Amino acid sequence: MADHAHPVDADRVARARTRVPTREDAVAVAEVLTVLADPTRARVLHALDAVEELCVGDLALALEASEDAVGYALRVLRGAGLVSNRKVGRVVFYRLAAGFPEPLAEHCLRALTDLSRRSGTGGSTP
Amino acid sequence: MADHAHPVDADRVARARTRVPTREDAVAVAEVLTVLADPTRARVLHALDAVEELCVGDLALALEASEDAVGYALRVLRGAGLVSNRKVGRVVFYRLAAGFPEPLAEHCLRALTDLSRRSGTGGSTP
DNA sequence: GCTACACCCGGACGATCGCACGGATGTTCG
DNA sequence: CGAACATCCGTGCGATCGTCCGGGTGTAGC
Repeated sequence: MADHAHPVDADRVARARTRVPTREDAVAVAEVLTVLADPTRARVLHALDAVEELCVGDLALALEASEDAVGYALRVLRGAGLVSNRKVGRVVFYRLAAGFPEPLAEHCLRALTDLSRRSGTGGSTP
Repeated sequence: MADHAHPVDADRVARARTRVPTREDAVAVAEVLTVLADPTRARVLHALDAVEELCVGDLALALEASEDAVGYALRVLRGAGLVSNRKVGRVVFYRLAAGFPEPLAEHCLRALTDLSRRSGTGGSTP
C-alpha cells in the first residue's frame, strides 16, 4: 500500500508503530474532539460548567446566540452524551452529564483557551 | 435580539456571562481543536512524539496511510505551527514544533484516547 | 546531462458541518 | 376549550473539510 519500499529509518518506523494509536481509536478521539471543536458548543459547556443548570432560552441569552444555534449545539452535545436534560413544566434545563469526560476535557478546554489567548491563532515564532 | 425577553434565571444568566469565553476566543480554541480533531493528524502527532523525527515516507509507513493523506496532514499541522521540518538532501524530516502547545495538548490527546477506549464513542452508562 | 526519487502544490470531487426556516409536540394560563 | 409559550424535529443551503489526481521542484546517482 505504500508508494515506496525504502524506509529511511526502519527502526524508528517500527518504534513509532507500537506507540501510534489504532486508526479506530484515533477516529473515536477525533469524534469527541470534533464535538468540542465548535465555538457555540464549547461556550455552552463553559456556561454549564459555570452555573449548575440553564434552560435553552437563558443559554441563548448568556451566549448572545440565536436559539436555533444553541438548540443545535445542545442536540449534538446530547447525542455525544456530554449533557443531560431535566424537564420542568415546559422548560428544559440542561447540565453537564453525570459521567462527564473527567474534568480533563474541561482542563483541555481551559488550557487551550489560555494558549490561544497567548499566541493567537496562526502565530508562529520563527 | 433575543427571541424572548423572559429569562427564567436572570441571576444565573448574568453569572454565566462573566465566565463564558468570548466568541472570538472560542473560535480560536475551536480552530486549534479542529486541527487535532482528525485521525491522521492526531496519529502523526503521536508518532512524532514517540520518536524524535520522521520523514514523510516513513511517516506514511508507520501510519499505514497514503502519502497524500500524510502530506496534507503535515501541511495543515505546519500551517498551525505544530510541527517543524528539517530538510536533509531530498528527504524532509518532521518533528514537533519547538514551542509545542505545552504537553497539555498531548495530555489532552492521551486522556481522550483513554476515554474513548473506555466508553466508546456514543456510549452512555445505563 | 539525464533518469529516478522524495516531496510539494493546486484543482476537483464527495462528504460533512453549522445554522436558518418551517412545522409539530406538550405545557401553562385565561 | 383555545391561545400563547418553550422547545424539539426534519429539511435545505452555503461553507468547509479530507482525499484523490496530475503536474511541478530540487536532489542523488549513472
